[in-house]
Amino acid sequence: MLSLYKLEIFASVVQHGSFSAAASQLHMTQPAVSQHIHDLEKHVGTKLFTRGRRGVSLTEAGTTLHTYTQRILRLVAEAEAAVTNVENLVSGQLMVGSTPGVSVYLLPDWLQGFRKRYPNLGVSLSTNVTTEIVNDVLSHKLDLGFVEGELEDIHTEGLGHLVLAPIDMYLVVSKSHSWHGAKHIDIRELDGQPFVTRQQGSRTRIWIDHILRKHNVKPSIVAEFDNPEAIKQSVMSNLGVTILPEYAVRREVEAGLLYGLSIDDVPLERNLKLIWDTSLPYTPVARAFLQQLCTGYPSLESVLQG
Amino acid sequence: MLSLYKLEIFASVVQHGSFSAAASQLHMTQPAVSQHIHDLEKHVGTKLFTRGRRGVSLTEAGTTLHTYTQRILRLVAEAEAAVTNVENLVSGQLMVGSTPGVSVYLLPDWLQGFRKRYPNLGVSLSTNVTTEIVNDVLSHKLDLGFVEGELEDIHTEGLGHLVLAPIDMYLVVSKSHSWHGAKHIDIRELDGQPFVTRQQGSRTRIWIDHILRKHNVKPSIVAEFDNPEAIKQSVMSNLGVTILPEYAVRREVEAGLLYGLSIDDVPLERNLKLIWDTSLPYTPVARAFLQQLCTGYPSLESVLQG
DNA sequence: TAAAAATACTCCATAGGTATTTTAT
DNA sequence: ATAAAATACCTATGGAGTATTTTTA
Repeated sequence: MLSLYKLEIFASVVQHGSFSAAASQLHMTQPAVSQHIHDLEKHVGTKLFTRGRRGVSLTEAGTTLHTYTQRILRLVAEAEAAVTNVENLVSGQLMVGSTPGVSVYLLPDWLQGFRKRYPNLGVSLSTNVTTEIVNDVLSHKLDLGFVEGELEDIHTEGLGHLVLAPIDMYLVVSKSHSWHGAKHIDIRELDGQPFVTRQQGSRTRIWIDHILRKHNVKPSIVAEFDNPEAIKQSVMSNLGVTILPEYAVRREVEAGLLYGLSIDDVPLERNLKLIWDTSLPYTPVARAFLQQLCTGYPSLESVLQG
Repeated sequence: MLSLYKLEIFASVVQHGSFSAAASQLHMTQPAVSQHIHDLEKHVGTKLFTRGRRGVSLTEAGTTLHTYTQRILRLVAEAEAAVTNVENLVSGQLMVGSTPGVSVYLLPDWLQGFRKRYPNLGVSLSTNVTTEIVNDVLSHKLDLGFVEGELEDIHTEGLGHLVLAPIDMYLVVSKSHSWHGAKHIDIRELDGQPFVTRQQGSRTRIWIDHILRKHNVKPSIVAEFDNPEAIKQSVMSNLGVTILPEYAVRREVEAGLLYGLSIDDVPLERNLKLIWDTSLPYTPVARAFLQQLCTGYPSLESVLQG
């Protein structure tokens, strides 16, 4: 008989255009995928793929089956969403991903709250740059993603996104820095300043570079890190200044270890965004997680209808 | 993961209102069904049935899942129908059922033609009275049914039917009977005649009884059989007369062993009908079979669209 | 209390892995 | 020539069976 499992494998092969690529996404071996596709082809008496030098491509019958497969899998996901009672689940996993700042300063709390309410369910958090989070959401490695990055220039086909809250960014300096005590500075003062920032590839880095270039300001990059915690440490050690979100430095600012100021006429604001794959409804577990987040981010209510 | 197999078992339990009944329909044991339903309930974290003294009944969640299940299974069947190439199938089974006359005189030829064209596919034919054929079609034990019986007073919910051809019925007597040579007789002459016919429960018997009662004619029933072949033998041995379809006695009439005549002002006509379950599309194999029948019964073309 | 579902266990078929060969450009 | 898919074979998990107990009206 036809099975949903085989259809999911089929869909993955179509998505990746290759048995091996699908296999690795599905955490199985290429022969296993071959076997399943072979079973499907035998079942319908037709080749679904034409095998080529670099992967495979759909035949006509394969294309037909693929559109049906998407409808079927979507309907199944909808049925599960309609009927699942997350409170009673004895197993299940919430898989979320987020960018480094969000992973460290926001998600741990959220996930703890979720685990407290649903102690039988596991949670998994993976930290990565925005583009990778987007990829992982679209390939179903993640149920949900939380990013600070701008999405405008990224592959947005099939990607849903919702602004949860604005993120206030500050220019951050150590307590011994000469700017300590100032409410704001002119952006030109950044020119030549020792600056600590994120690595290339990070959306935060791209965002900062964009602002600096726009104002013709060139700080001297003295260090690049892949996470804001390391940046904070460097700034506290007087390696240089940086720009970080308020929530990342709140504790240190309150303790007087760091100092935040704004830049004249340069709004430093980004957005915390939820992202998901629109081709499938939220999994019941993901929906339960979002339901809990609703109290803190009421804008979520709009996407939790239907 | 949710599986189509489990959903089919779920659907069967709903249909029969009992685990054991579903088990026997599915040719498996009750514990196996219990296991699958239990898996489903664990998967969605909700009870799907309330267990009672006489079988089970759906909970609210169960009802929701059931409507989804029907849509899902229908979509899957549609996908298979759209994509399956019956010529290349290396396995598969056509399951048809029909009433005794059709089983003996029509289906063997049809099935032989089908097997010739699709040698890899198996065929199975089960003979039964019209009401049982209808039941078996509706519970998916049969892909298709072929009956001579009238369906008007039978459970017709979800049952599709199509008249393939009229069936001409004759009054049949042996070559030594006094009516031999007559073109037709008055129906009143049947009164008191030794008559051989089908058993109670057969639609043919009901049909004949209805005609006789309408004309206030009471032949003397000297034998009842469950198949027309036995009736023929009895008539040839001068046990009595009978009414049989033309195709059942064609050979014997040509050989001069039997003689057929009509009854004044009493049309003896029934209909050969195809019946199927409208809740699912034809299986690819059933569709291929009907496609072959099309040459002999052009009315089939109308149901083979879409 | 009797019919139906749940449980306990045993066994086998199928899905997946590793190692290797074949195919296609 | 080489990346990718197919094949061969082995192992282990899960589904199905039998026998039995528990539940429910």
